[in-house]
Amino acid sequence: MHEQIHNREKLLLAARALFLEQGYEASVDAIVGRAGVARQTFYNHFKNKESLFAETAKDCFRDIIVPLEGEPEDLRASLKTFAQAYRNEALSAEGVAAYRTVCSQSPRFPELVREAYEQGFGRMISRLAAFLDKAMARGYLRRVDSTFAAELLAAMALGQERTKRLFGLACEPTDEAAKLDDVIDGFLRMLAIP
Amino acid sequence: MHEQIHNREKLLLAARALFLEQGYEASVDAIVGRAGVARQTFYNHFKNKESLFAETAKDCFRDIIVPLEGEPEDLRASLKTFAQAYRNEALSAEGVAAYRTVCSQSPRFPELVREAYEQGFGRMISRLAAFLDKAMARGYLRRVDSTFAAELLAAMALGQERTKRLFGLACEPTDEAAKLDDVIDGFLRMLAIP
DNA sequence: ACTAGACTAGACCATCCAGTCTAGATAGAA
DNA sequence: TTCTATCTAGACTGGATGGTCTAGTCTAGT
Repeated sequence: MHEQIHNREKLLLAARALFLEQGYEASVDAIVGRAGVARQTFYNHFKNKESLFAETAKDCFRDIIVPLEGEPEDLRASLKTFAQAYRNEALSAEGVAAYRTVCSQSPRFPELVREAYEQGFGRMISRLAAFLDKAMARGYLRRVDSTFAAELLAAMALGQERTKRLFGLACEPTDEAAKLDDVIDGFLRMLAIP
Repeated sequence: MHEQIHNREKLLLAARALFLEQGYEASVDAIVGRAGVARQTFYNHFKNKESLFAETAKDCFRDIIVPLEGEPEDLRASLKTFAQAYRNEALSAEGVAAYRTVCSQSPRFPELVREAYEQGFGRMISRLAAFLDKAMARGYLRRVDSTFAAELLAAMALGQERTKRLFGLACEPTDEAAKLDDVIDGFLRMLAIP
């Protein structure tokens, strides 16, 4: 009775870990083994491997929660907080693995992957764009397409670091603070009122 | 005598197409089928599937040839040419597929993937950084870490478009020219002499 | 005590796959 | 012609995998 949902949780947790580690190739045996659960129990809770993966993937991307609470009074500070949080999320071992696993399955599960992107990253971009829109409305920034600006800031915040991690490059954590300052600075200068 | 290298070429070509389409999961049977060659012929030319993949992957990343020939007199034009060429390369169907396939195999072939990155993308960044260094030396740009600046420009040139393509998002080709101008403009403003 | 539902362990099946092996065809070099 | 090297077609092995099935256990509610 209570056991079922507990096992379901255990399966989702194990699947998440293994999918992130090994990709979709992680075998059902490995997953149930890690969950400490019988094979049949797995097929008791999920239709098949695909549906488990779908649920796991949605989980992974659901919660890119990035703070942008304040009003755009101190634009620089707000953007820096945002960029830092986004970096922490996207460059974490989990974030990188999720990116790799999900994007590698996009040919197999097109709709699922697209949805995951929009629910996770897309929503974050929307919030950031809305924030930038407010800032533009108040005359803090030059008027440009706010979604374009938001996507550009996100790209600048990561630079090539996600790619390097995706490809297994050793990323020495150089004085990140200074670089982030540079990036925010550049972004603001880019969108400064002429 | 001549046949052998011809078959080798055919195998490499077929492998490249299938690996880009289906990832490393593409079966040897499918590859030899597409190459129109017997199974044994494959094992005649390559030790195993891994070594074929290694060669294919190296091929895919060898030639990110991006023009940066000129002297940094007209900085804006040079950078724009660069950015445009890089976009064409990295956002092409092939470029995106190669990125997906190779990065998805980075846990399995760490050294191979790292090498591919460095030989391809890394070299491009080095050249761009050298170019920026020259520009800084002549007083066209503020002095900053040139590699950092090069990586940032590359990131800005793509924005989120590679990610969107990796995740199967429909990318409407908005007025790309204007955006590229904006990006180069922003980059230059970022590094303008104070 | 009995029933029902979820559990476990493990056999089982069909499929696929990488890699080996055999047997015979083809073609150039001697 | 004969030898050698490469080719083809296809059988075969050993192993992994997704999914099903069986038989029996455990527990909660009646």
